[in-house]
Amino acid sequence: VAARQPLTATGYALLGLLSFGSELTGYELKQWADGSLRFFYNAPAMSQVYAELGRLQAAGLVLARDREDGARTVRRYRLSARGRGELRRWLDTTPLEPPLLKHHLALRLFLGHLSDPDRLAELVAQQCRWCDEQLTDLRAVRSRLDDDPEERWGYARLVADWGLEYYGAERRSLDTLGGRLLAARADPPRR
Amino acid sequence: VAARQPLTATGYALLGLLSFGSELTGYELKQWADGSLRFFYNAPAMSQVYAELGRLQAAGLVLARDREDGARTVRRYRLSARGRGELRRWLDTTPLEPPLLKHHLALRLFLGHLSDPDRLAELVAQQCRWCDEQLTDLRAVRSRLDDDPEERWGYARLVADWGLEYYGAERRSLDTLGGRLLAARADPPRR
DNA sequence: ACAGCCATGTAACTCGTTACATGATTAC
DNA sequence: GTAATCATGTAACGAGTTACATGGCTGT
Repeated sequence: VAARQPLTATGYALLGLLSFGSELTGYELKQWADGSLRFFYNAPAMSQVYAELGRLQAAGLVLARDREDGARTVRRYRLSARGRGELRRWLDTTPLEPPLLKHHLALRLFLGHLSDPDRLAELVAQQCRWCDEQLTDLRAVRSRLDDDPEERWGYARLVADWGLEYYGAERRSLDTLGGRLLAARADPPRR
Repeated sequence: VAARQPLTATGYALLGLLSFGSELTGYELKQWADGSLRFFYNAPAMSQVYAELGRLQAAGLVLARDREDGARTVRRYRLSARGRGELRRWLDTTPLEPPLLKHHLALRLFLGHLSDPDRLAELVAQQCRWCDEQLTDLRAVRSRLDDDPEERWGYARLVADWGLEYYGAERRSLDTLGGRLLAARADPPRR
């Protein structure tokens, strides 16, 4: 894997996951990403995790260790001292980017004049179900964080609570939306 | 520009902007995107607008007309009948994707154990300013929509109101966050 | 005259994805 | 034995970006 310097935000995100202290395989790192990152920052595909790990290793930001496990060799990565330093430097000096949002439901509502109101209502209902799933998963994450009262999870708790607020607000907006769509159906629904 | 079939969501978004009836230049289309799309769906770069217009034209979904304007020729695009049909087909049949979010502030808070609490507070403050800007701009959009009571802006109003709720909720979350960060500073702030 | 906006693109590149390929281990 | 999960990658592609290049028009 070619070294890419400087790293992307996704690269730093993975490096950051390793900063919690565990020595992880690429596979496990992907699972961690799916259980935390995914709620606020698109989790990378499996193949990208391996690609980033290759880059991080080439840059000396992570250390790899191969362990024999029966007939196969499993490679685990841990954060290096340089990696920790580079991560701190990035957090301290890189300007904050605004959030990137692609809200497909909003796009479809924006083009609502081309759709059947029933279709729009169904899309809102779908989004509600998706949103409820996120909330369920996030509550599970949150309670697991409470079971383990270690200090290093302090900021993870903060972000989990933020996420609960975020998806809760999203959910309420959808209810408002559903109501207004229903009210609009009373008026002449021309297409 | 090579034809790409099927189009991406961004392509349909631009096609959708043309469905409001105006005949626009690439430049104007970009301005419309910056004034509407941008609040809920990342607005494409100028160069991509031209690329998409080329693809849309190649697929017969928009019609181009060149008009002489002094020494230069200005090309305007409008939605074709096929384009309108294709847009409807897409809206009716394509499954809704979940929203894509890359919330850089949340990522930095998640890695808060590697930062100085003052730095985190500053980042939250920055995000507050950005959020207030969005709200100001969106309120301006919303009041312009009210000045023009044409029916075709009905769904645009709906989405603008949704956006005001969305960014309003984001803003309130940031206040909560700021408060919790301050409270944490009372406790031992080790790094 | 000069800045700033209007207008149209091309080229190079990057990020990230899906699809493919392979094989070991574990649970039923 | 077979399905699911663990584990590690490669290859091809796609969507979108920044940087570059060009030039007319407009206001001061």
